[in-house]
Amino acid sequence: MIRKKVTLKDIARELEVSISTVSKALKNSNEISRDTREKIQAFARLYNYKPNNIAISLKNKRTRNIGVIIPDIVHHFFTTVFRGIEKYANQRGYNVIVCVSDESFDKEVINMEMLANGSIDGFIMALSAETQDKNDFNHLRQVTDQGIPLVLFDRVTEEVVCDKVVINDEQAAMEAVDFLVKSGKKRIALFTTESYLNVSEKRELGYRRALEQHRIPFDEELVLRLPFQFEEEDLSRPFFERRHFDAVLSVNEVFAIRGMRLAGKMGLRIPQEVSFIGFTDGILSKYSMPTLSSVAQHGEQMGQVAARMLIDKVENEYDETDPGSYRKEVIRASLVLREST
Amino acid sequence: MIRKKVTLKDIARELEVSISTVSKALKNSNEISRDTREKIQAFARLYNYKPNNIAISLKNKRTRNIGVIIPDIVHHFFTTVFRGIEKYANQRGYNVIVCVSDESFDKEVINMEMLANGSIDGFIMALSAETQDKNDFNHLRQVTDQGIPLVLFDRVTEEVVCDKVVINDEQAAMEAVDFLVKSGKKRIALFTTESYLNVSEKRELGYRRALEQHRIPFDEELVLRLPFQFEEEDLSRPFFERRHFDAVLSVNEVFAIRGMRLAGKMGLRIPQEVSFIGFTDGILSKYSMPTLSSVAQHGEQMGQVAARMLIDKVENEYDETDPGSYRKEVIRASLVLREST
DNA sequence: AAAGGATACGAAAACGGTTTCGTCCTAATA
DNA sequence: TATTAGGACGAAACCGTTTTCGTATCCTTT
Repeated sequence: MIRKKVTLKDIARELEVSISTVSKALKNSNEISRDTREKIQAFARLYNYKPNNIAISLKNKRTRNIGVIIPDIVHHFFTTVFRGIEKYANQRGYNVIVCVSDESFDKEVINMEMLANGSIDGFIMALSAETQDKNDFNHLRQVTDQGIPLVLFDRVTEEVVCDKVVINDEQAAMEAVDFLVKSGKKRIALFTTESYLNVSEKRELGYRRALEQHRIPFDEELVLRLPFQFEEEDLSRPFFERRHFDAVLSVNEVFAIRGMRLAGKMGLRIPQEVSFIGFTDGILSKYSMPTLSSVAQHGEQMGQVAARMLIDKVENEYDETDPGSYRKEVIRASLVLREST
Repeated sequence: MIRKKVTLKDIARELEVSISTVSKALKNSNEISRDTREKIQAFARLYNYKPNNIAISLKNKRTRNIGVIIPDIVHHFFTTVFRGIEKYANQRGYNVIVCVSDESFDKEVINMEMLANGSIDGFIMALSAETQDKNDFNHLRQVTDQGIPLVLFDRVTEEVVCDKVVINDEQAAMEAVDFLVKSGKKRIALFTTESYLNVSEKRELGYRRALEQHRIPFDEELVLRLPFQFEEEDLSRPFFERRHFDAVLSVNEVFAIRGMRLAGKMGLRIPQEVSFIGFTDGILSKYSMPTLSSVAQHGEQMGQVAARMLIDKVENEYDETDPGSYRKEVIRASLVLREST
């Protein structure tokens, strides 16, 4: 049983040299004679010496930790992004501390303040819904003003000067509609969220612009705005029974899946009578019946890019006051075709 | 623009008192006169002084960070557990550092070593598949031998003396089979993993024991052992075409879903001709077509319990050498019935 | 007036490292 | 022989706190 971690001091005492000598020897500094170095290194290996991260952090004022704040962790897209962040960060020798804001402004603020006091070298985050609603970003500015690098992804704001990573939602929605039109669909419905979300809006915009391009008049009747929780029967059935559409674009995965379920129950053939395209190419799309064509957001790539931007900022000098130091990277979404189209 | 964090030293210099005085004043020690205290506190508030976490960690030898190591993050069950951990830990003032082992032994070892050098106060983890395969747990013992508390969840081993949280897999599998038998099914198939997993084994055991209880002979022909990645057609079709079963118990969600897809394609009616029960009540079960009856593992509760056990160990003295200091908590799984049965 | 006790504060060690300067010794050079 | 240059090591400062132990001052007591 090894017990207590051994420190430089322990080694120094045991070998009757000074702490500085031990420190240098372990770094293979040639300031120390070959003999002494070898003796110290052997001893250190034997007792499994590992430097204390906290002490090093204090000295270097760098923790090699990055803080990630996301609205929800049980969420396919966010975890995918997180995987990208974690993989890349790990590769570069960083650890990741995650905090979940739970879509709450207050929790976001508290978490950031906690981590900002030395625990991390930089932040990667997606704004909580409440923060976007309140439009209050002082906590973000507090952090950047201290010189702590910040990268926003997906749910971003123009009100804060920092690096950003987004996907081209609008463009992707246009391409999806385009595809539907080209495969002969005439009346394309849109399933979107009832509550305001940055991303929903951009996708709807893309939907409208694509229609315009194809000179198809926009028809509010074809837009179904749903709450997050709903009874399939109550809400969609009337919509379905009018059956005045032959394709659906959904701003998320779940609405599309539920639409397909209902269509299936009503005996509509997919995709012959009605085809579906969803956003967020998650696990549901792959395993649904029929499988769902979907706009892939490449979350992992997004996470990787965010982590790269952050760590580059952490490790290199840059002029914080110059807006030119900051970039917005756009990840290109792509359409994954499956059985539903 | 506030720039650089202010430290005790800065305040001391500015107010022409000693660092110790500032420290005490901010803790409201009555060793310091009311006047001085108020002056210092006001100044600190004004300049938004926040103590440096790293320095405190170094001094206290406690970080208020806990390390979580899981095999995969894009995985409904693990993220659910993680949410439970994060919520509870946060409540008690702890942050969570996540590392993903990616089912690899080496990554698990590396991550643990990284974090064990002072970055965290304790570990919560689920073993990687490779670690279970190799049956090598020295890295875990290294950690516990250093007096760092460890809690294993879900994928655990009896080879390491520490706290554990598991679900009653065997019992749950028995109940599931029991339910199938009682609803008139005679030939119940088992879909399980090809590679060895602790949980798969326990579920299979429950399956066998339930059959035994009902005096149904175990038939190896009814057991389908699948790799994680497989072609539906290649592997399951022959199995399905023999069509000698009227119910399926699957040790996970995906195998069940894919089984249902195939059954659907082959024109089998679910649940009349064949019914399905999966493990891991995740998002797929809720949205599949038909929806899948499933054994709910209550991951969030599991995470919460694990975090509670860990933090209790971190904060209280206990006799590490006494096996009686460690508990195994069992979370009771429950059967969620849906359309597939 | 001397002793005792609060009161209010500071010095310094400690946590575990890194790093900058000495300093001492030996050997080579002028 | 006196000077210089390295080589090999140690002392000490530093990172930002906490905390113990003085100690100076003043006020009470006897």
